Amino acid sequence: MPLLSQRPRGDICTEPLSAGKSRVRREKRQMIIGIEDDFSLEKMADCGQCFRAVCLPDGSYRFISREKVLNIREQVPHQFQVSCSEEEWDEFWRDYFDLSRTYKRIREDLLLQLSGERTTPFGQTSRGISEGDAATETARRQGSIDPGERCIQGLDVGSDAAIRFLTQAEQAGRGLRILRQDPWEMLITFIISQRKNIPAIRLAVEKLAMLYGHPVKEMLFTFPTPEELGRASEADLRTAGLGYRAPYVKDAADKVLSGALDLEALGKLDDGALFEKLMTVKGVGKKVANCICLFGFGRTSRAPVDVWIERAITLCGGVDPFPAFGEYAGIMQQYAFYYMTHQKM
DNA sequence: GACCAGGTGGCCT
DNA sequence: AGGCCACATGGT
Repeated sequence: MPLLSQRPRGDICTEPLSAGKSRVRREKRQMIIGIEDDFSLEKMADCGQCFRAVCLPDGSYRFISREKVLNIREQVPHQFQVSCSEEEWDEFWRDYFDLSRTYKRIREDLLLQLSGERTTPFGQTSRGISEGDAATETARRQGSIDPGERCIQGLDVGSDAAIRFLTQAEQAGRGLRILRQDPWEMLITFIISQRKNIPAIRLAVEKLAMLYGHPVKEMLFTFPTPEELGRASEADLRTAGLGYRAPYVKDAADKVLSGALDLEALGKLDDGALFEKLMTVKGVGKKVANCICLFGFGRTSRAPVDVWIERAITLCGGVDPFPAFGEYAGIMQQYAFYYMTHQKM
């Protein structure tokens, strides 16, 4: 039996009503938080962006980040019982769940883009042009884009097949949010993720926490800090089951501990510079760097392409549709990833 | 017991 | 610049 006896599950309804901030109903320990926006605990815990969230036997979900643990359960639609103080919710978990963004509105924008009714293009407000825009541009110049495609505001969403697929993906993924996770944990976790399926990633991360993290509760350990992980030799990491990734993880820890990779400072870089800096770590290629940008630094313009998204692109007619969503490419990608991995397409 | 998994580095043209 | 291939280990 693997270390993880609990897997995300459940059937929680999360139909969004109106956009807005969450409200606090009660004080102290067992608070109730009202959240009107997209917020599916089941999907967020089981969408492949965080690997330590679990559904407990009582139907509540447990999230761990840095030194903090949260138990959260949806009592009635949009009403969530949480195990933390109001202060901790406001100072930590609200940001973790990216509640300053309104996903309901973002989805409306995505659908407008899909239907061709959007009046202003994505991706012009912040952090410049994304990597994939250039690729789409290149494809256009080379004439490799299907002539039957739709072209919206100069940004190619793709063929009718792409529009159909993405519309279904948006429906399937509704309720997801891009979690604001710890950059260091994302760096190590996504280095480990290569050539592993999601259950195997969960197991590997949980093993690292148990071996090198410290306890927050009984039988529950933090993800190891750079200092803690730095105490492990490459051989130790191999023994921990990391296989050929052990030297990659070692290199990442070395770079962070030496200051060669200052994760705090990285947060101030623009998307492109951040991406390039992450790529300097051994074992961090294009896909992993984009995952760290998206899940560790909240860079929603980054849309990682893995084997699942590769298949999605094939279904869309062979042209990567995600860069056309500009600032929200990563959110559309996450819907597509969820759709692909839960439909077994 | 195959075959695959949220890929990447190194080596080859 | 682009096409192969090995790579450790666990899931299905």
